[in-house]
Amino acid sequence: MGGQAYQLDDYTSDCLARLAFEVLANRWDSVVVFTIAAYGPTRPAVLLTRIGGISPKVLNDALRRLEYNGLVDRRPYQEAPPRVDYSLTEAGNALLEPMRAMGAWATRYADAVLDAQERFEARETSTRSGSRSRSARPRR
Amino acid sequence: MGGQAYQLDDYTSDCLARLAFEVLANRWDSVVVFTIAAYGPTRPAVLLTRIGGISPKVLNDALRRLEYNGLVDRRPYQEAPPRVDYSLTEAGNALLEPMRAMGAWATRYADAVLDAQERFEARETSTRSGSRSRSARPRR
DNA sequence: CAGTATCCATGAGGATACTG
DNA sequence: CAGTATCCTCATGGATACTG
Repeated sequence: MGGQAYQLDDYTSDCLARLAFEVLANRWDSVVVFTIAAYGPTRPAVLLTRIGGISPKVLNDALRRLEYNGLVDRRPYQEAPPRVDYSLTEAGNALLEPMRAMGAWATRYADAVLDAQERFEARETSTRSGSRSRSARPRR
Repeated sequence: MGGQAYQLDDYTSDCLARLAFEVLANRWDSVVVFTIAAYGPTRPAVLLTRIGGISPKVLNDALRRLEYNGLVDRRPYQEAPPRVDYSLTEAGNALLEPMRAMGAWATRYADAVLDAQERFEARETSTRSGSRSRSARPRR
């Protein structure tokens, strides 16, 4: 069933936001979008070096998802050796502002998040107030 | 390794945004945050009915992650029967605006996303321009 | 009621090797 | 160079049943 249908009315109307989070939910998606935004139409090999720490296969997976969701356009040149580049669609471009808003939040609250994580870990070892036993440790 | 450390400088500075996406990356996280935001401190049983389509275990997982990431506060009452409620932290509240921006994007571009997905599926069956063979079908 | 314990299916991330 | 093919690991989502 390649790509489950989005249930746009599953939740409160506000939660249409979930669609936005889904199209960027995966590990590298937002990074790829930001990188293409920063440099314009870009070839995979260039993305590979500019991003760093991502394998060709995983980058390709990400590009395929982004293309599937209509955030990037794939443009193949009929040449040899093979040449392709990826650019942002209108939808992809429009997503940049909200993404930057998320980035601003992260800049402001990154420490709070890290602190909360440490406090959570700390609480976890010691006895827990309320209830809850010892094995409720989310990985992220 | 409960919760891998966030590498805040892994990417370009903009990509601090990834932290924001990570704390909401999972299936129900954004829905839970919006629901708590809409109704104030809320008990799990109430979230269960208000959200709908989520199991107690999965809701609990989500709440645990959100707590871990410092987006919600857990407040246990020492009573019988057990009673707990969850509220948004300052960081959680601050995230609402960016989330609404994402929601606005989704409202505007949901159709574009769906169209792109259909076109992708269509292209997939027919022969593909450029290169790429037949088994590159991302699920989302 | 809040939360845990299992068990299962699936899909993403990752490493490697290989085509056209 | 772009992309696919394998193969592995592990986190999530989900269903069910069970405690305090």
